[in-house]
Amino acid sequence: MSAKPSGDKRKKTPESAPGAVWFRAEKTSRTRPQLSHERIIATAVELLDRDGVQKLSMRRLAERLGAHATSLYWHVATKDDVLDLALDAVFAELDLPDEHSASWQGDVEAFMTGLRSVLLRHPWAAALAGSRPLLGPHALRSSEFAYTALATGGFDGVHLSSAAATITHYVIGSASSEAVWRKRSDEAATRSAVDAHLRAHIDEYPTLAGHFPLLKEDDWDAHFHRGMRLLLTGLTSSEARG
Amino acid sequence: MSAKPSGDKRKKTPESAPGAVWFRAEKTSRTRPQLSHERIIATAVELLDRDGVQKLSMRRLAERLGAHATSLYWHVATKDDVLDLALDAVFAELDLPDEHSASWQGDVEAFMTGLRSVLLRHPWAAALAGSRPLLGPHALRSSEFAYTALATGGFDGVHLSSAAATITHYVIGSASSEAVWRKRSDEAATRSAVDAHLRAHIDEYPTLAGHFPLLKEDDWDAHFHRGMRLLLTGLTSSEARG
DNA sequence: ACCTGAACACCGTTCAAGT
DNA sequence: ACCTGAACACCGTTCAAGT
Repeated sequence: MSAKPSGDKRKKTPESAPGAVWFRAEKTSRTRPQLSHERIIATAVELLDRDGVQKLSMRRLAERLGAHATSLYWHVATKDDVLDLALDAVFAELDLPDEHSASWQGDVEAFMTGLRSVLLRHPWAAALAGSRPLLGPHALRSSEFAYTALATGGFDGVHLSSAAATITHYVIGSASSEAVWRKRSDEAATRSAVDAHLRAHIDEYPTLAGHFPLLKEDDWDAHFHRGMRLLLTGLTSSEARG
Repeated sequence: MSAKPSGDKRKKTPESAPGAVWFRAEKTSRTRPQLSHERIIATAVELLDRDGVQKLSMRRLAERLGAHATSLYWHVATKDDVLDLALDAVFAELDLPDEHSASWQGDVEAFMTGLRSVLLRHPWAAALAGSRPLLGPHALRSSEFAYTALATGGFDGVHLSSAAATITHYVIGSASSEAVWRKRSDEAATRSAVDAHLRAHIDEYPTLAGHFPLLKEDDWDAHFHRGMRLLLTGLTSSEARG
């Protein structure tokens, strides 16, 4: 199959004919805008949102940009760079207040729910975030917010970084899990198949059978909030602090 | 480059010569054992441990097994199947007690530290575990253990599954993060580069600068344990339960 | 400075054919 | 029942060459 409908080789209107100046783009051939860092990243995010991380290739990305795959390598070093940049672009969408609120717990909660929602907006992002260091400028900026909130809560030194890592791991882990489940169209079918399997082997899974989580789609939010409350309880208990 | 030293086409000792029976393999050509589910998985884990997930291909896996890539498809449907099976093989290494101890918190701790250590034994495993449903028999068996411990602690219904998900996300997230940092040979150099960057932009990162975590390799264990204690504190607080 | 073209060394997977 | 061989439609990346 694979009908290639592009072609793009028609020369119907000769560009060197008299009078053609008026219909020609102004200075250089602006039919396709030039490649740039930002355009590459924006398009990568767009393709990742549409087709997922497995389907993203340098060739597809370049095609979408009206360029050749090899041209991308003037702007980025590797495909991994593209993924890192796309991921940081997701963190850039995280909208955190400039000022911190009166309650540090409220700020922690704002960080967690905010991060979760941008990660869910781009279902490929959480898994990526969980598997590479988050060192982009926007990721660091979001870390700064979490660190400040926790520092206000009395955390310091190694306890501060442990607490920050813990809440971040929770958000990324739960978003990744939610994204991977929701991605599959047959979530409900898979869940009831697993549930049936567990009940059929109830001697091996006496507790798990009957507790396998989440069959309805509205449950995800509450599921996340329960875990978050658990963490906030732990954070608020004074023993945990430095 | 790529010197192919195999060849394997020499017929130095003619297999049909008189007396050759004694030197020939017994019944069928047993130079390479037959392909099997277990052999495929064991070899996949071996290659993943050695070269990482990025380098694993059906062709390399097959070569290592003395077979052709296409032969694998009689035993598994896709490469993803191989990864799922390899991941569950890691969960199979998790050695949990048959009986539960007197303290449910102790059991939760055993689950968390045990899972962490098998995941770190196979540095590719945590990232994988964070990005796909854990439905293999050995993963389910480990979930059963965690569920039972938490049920003993008073969790039930949706609170039980939320608590289980929370501790699992934490273990997988922190193991994944630790694995990815340790994998790179230049961890220390990267860390101090980040640290320098943060200090150079201290107006943007006033709290984060100076708190960027973990420069020494022994710190990982303590880092993990602090987060775990935080979770246990949250779990022990009665408000969190059903 | 930015992009193309050709090339290299790979991929996952299907399917008819062999034993 | 199990494996091979040929083939399809792809990959990431390098590098000399063009403008």
